[in-house]
Amino acid sequence: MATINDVARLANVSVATVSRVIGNTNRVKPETRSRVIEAIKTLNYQPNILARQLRRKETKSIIVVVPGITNSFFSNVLLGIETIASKYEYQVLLGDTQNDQSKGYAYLDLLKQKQVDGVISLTARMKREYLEEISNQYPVVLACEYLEGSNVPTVAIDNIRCAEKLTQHLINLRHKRIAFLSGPMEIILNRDRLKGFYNSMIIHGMEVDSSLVAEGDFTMESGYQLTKKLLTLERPPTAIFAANDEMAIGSIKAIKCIGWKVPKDVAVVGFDDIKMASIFEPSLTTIAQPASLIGIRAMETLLDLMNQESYVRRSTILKGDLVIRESCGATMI
Amino acid sequence: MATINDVARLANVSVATVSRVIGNTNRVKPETRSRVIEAIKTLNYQPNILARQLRRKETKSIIVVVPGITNSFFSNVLLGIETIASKYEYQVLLGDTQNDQSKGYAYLDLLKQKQVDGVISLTARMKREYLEEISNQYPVVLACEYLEGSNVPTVAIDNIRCAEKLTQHLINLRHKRIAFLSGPMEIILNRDRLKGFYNSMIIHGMEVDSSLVAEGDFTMESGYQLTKKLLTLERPPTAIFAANDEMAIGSIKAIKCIGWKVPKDVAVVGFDDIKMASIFEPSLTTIAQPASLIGIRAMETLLDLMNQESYVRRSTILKGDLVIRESCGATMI
DNA sequence: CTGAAAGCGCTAACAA
DNA sequence: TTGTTAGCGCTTTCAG
Repeated sequence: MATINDVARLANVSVATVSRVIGNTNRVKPETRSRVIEAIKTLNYQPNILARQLRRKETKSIIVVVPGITNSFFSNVLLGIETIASKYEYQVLLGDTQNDQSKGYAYLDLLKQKQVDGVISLTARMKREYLEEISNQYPVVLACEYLEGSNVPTVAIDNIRCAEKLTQHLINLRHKRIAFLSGPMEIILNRDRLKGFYNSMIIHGMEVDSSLVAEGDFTMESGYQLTKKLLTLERPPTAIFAANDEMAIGSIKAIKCIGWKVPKDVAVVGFDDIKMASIFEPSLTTIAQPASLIGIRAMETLLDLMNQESYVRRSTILKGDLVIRESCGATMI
Repeated sequence: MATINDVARLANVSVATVSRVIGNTNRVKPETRSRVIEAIKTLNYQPNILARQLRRKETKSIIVVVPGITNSFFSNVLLGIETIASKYEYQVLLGDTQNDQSKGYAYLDLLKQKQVDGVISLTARMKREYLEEISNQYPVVLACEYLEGSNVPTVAIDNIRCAEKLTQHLINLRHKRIAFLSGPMEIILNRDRLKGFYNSMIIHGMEVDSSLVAEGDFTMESGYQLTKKLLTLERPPTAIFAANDEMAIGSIKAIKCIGWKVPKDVAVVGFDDIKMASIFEPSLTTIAQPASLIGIRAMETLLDLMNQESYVRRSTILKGDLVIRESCGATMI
């Protein structure tokens, strides 16, 4: 493997000069420059990035921590991140935690080990103290999920307002008995969605039957099981608000399973607008997050953090859109 | 940021000793060791991995190039890769090309730049010469897709045989007019599936009506459009073999769209067994690739390549399984 | 415009 | 068991 020394020797210049033409930072006489380029070509030279990074003390790369790459929602966020990152010549690494907390810590450690300059985490499911400590020393931004009452820079939608909007929609459709299929209560996103649900109900003077609020784990399977139970109630719900699309689909499956129709017998709405939401039948009424924009804003925030000593911590709240499809029954009217 | 020097000074030892306790390679007197550990703790020291990698000339990390992370099939392959990688303490990076060739090259360049020790590519959609050249100099293994007639180590299923099996299944179900919804012809995987289709048809002395073979691009949309056209034929097909699940789902949507039923009026089968295949209604009969096993074998092969000077190039062919669900009509019988 | 030289933080001979 | 020291390959002053 050719090194910068080999190139220098062949081109009859010093390594400094070679370095200059590589980074075309300083002016080099056109003649020498072409001699160097020639040498680079004949030797098939590629600079060792590791050495450069060590010397420069920056890697020009960031890592995005994702709780599960399967989720198409995240890939759109990623798209937004990459758009901005590539514009500023940052490399984007991907770390999948597969919902395993400990893996998340390992990715954050890359910061300490100087393997990345910053991280964007699409999950906040880590020990609060740890996340905050790291965030005080290194550039970290949270996207989609956030840490309650902390000042870690965050980009997310307003889950409370979105849930209110969605609940409102169901209420407008004359539903009185609305169930809420919750995700894990320790996840703030989920608590926000539940809160929005309550807010809307209360505003309209509607009672929330606590037997209609069931906690699952964001999986299709849990949506299915929970719904099965709800349907055996003496007074089953006429509408179901699932805390995410996966659960909503599981829910619809359960409803179909006992021979009922969606949305005729029970309306169902989800949250996130994953790819399957539009493909599944009936298609899902849900809240679409501006995924790609979230990514863009997150990366911009991270760039700020990385480029200035004074950590200006700022967070961004974006709005989500109500997407009306078949599962809520609005289109039947 | 504390360096190894700071630790050494604080612990009153040489940097070599600190290095020894970090890598706990050489024996260090328990007493000194604990003194060093103490120092590491108080300084909150983390070794600079970049420096280590530069010195050792290895990064202990590999990159997996994926054509699109959204595809759940890939995340299972990834799971297999990570299982083995973590056992051997390799870090796994993820590079998403989003079906953009040029991005693939950029990831391969990480090898030359010494940023990764090896790559597993889940796509072979790159210039053949380039891929082969790289593979001659660095550890590269192809998984799922392969390069025709090349000796780049590969782990994949036998697409031809699987397609034969699937076609056979349709023939057993008494179908005579079977259409083939093809992906892009330049993709070898697709050509293999088509070949398997022809093989089975010919073996059973069945004619392949060339007007029933249509080329799309592996997307749901193309499956939809192509099927729409097929259904307007004077003698529409009674069964459709889609080259992948996405197209199969698009196809079913088109069939439902004109009011026909699947599988009653037209049977449809796909290929890959993506997550949606089991969730969609009707659920899809398809070929399930042993995704996680492919990942495991690929990583094992890569480890071999990385650990021995003599590149023993070996490829592995695994078998895919026919998964019979609703869309083919077999369960109705 | 170019070169000499220091050094990023670490590991691994080699010596003691 | 421990220390000394020479680099890994590059960038970046500082001189010239």
